[in-house]
Amino acid sequence: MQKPTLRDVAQAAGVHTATASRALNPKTRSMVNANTARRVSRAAKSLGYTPNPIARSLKTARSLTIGVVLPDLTNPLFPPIVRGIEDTLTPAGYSGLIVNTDNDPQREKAQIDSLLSRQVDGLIIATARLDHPLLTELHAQGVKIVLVNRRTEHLDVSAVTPDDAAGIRTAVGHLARLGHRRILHVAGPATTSTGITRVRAFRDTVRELELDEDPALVAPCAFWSEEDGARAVRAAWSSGTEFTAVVAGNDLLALGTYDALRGRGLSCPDDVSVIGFNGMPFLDKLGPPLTTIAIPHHRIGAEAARMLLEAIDDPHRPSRSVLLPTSLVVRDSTRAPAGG
Amino acid sequence: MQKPTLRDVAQAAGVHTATASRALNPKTRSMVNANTARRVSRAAKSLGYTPNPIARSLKTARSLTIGVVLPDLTNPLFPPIVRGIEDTLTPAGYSGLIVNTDNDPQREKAQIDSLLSRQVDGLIIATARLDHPLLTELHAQGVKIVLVNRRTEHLDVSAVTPDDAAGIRTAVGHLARLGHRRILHVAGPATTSTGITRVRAFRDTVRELELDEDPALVAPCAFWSEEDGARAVRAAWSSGTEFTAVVAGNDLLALGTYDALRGRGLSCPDDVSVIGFNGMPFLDKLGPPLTTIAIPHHRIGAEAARMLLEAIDDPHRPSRSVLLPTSLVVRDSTRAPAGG
DNA sequence: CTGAAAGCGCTAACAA
DNA sequence: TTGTTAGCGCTTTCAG
Repeated sequence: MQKPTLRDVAQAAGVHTATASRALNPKTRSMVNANTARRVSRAAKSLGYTPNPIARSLKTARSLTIGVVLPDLTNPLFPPIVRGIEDTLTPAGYSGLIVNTDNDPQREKAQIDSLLSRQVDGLIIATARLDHPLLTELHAQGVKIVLVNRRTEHLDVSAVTPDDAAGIRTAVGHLARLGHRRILHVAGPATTSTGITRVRAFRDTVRELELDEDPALVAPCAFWSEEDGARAVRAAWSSGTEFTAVVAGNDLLALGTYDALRGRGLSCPDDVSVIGFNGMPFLDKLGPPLTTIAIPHHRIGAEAARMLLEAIDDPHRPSRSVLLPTSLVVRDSTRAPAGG
Repeated sequence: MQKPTLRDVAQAAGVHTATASRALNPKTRSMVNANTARRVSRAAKSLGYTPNPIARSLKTARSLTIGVVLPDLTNPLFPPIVRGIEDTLTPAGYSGLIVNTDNDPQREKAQIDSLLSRQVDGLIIATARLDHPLLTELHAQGVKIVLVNRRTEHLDVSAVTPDDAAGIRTAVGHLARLGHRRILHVAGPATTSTGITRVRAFRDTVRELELDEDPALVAPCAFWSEEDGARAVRAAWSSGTEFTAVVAGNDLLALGTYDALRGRGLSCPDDVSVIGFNGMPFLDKLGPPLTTIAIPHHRIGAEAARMLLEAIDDPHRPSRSVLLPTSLVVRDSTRAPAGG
């Protein structure tokens, strides 16, 4: 007993396959006599017919599939974003194909090629770097792209990101209000929009609030990782930099900061306050629970998917950049400075 | 400029499409003159030809796609398992389609139907319950299935799980060695194999080690969630149950236990030791860092994918159940009891 | 070893 | 409103 095809349904309903096709497709149902349509639907139901999307795709040159390109699904930032994507794609009849690049440009190229060869209708990309030739190339080829969480330069593609600048302003403001004047920014990679937007906003806010401006109060990292965060903080100390608080470029860097503090026998928040960025899960269970700037993960994913679907529906729609609001979540890792 | 098709390649190489197809497919390349094959390959490369998997799928009735059914990708248990799956699927030319059921049977049915209508070649399922009619039905339909992390009863399907019993034995043994005699098991749902296997192993080990056997020392949960873990521990207290240590059914239940302790002003590990299960990320950053039984997430996913690919290749291969070893990771949440 | 021909299941002109 | 016809890009008999 084979899976029934459209032919079987047509036969059962006593019509031609073309008619059956039209009757079953909501967009063309209106072209068909209501009675016939009903007859076909009934036949389809009774046979347990489900259309074969592969055949449809071959004909329509649409796979109803979109590629989701992540650095690493294992980074807790991404699962909620992916859920936002899926939750938007599924009702629209689309599915997401997830790939991980591990931040390796070669792997990224291979994975995206494989996605493209699978005829994905568009790409949601979370691995964008500011200077990203591959993206330029894809865009030139007419591949539909929406960036999440990061942007790129010199390229007119849609992007959905948290409002990094506002978030950092809030973070620095929170610490300033507590009385901190020497705040270290553990900065993410300058190759990413997230990294540089946040460091710029940090500098701007420090100036605005007339806190201590000192170039040594920015500790750069090459990766968004705990290890690199810890390394950066230790490097700051060894060059004699003093500070009473840390604004980390993201939560992982904040965790690295925790490690560095522990390694030096320092306590958070007694000796140093720490604030993270992103609001990843379980931050409330840390020792101490981490104050952070939370981003709307799910909404970011959902919005990106929505924008991509729109772009697929209407190829001439201009690209758009969306900034989603962040929120300060105060926990126990921030407090007035000891001497304050 | 359209994407080149096999026809274009054949034309460029001066052969028939059939020959080009044979030359390009490793499995049939041997049927073709080595020279012609080379000529075709060269033509393909110079045109930048990539085969259209949709057309191939339509012909071969294989989508090179497998469905991955999770309760919720956002549960930190799953991302590393999914990576294990992807890392095995990708080199084999397969892709995974991930869906989330949120533990809702209706949603599960809808999602699996959608996967099946997309012609997936098999399913990796992480949502199995002991009694699971849908699974029985799918199995009867001949859908290729591998279970991860959980098993089901009365059904001859392959499964890859951690060695739950051994893990629990290790956990209880660790606490016993520290001197604990009244240990509470915060038990996962009895509808899941994981839940009942772990509770059984707990009871067996308590008996073997001649610790306090008391039915009240098992606190059942309806869900694998922090909230329910906290609730179960509070319930144990309110019924007057005393204990100096907790073996949680998984890390999330352990986190719930942390919450309950904090709510009662109790300290871990000073007042109560806690041990988790799974070894999810960032446990080392908790307050206090959580001792746990770590499972080989990545390997579980990889093994499941491998078994599914084997089953697809050879439909008559008998089903197989694999237990993967766990390991005790000692951190700061376990210590000798106060009075001990 | 290679070509001819058919067809996977569906949709989209075009006719009627 | 419905049927006819063709074909998406590929693989696979079957001849030659």
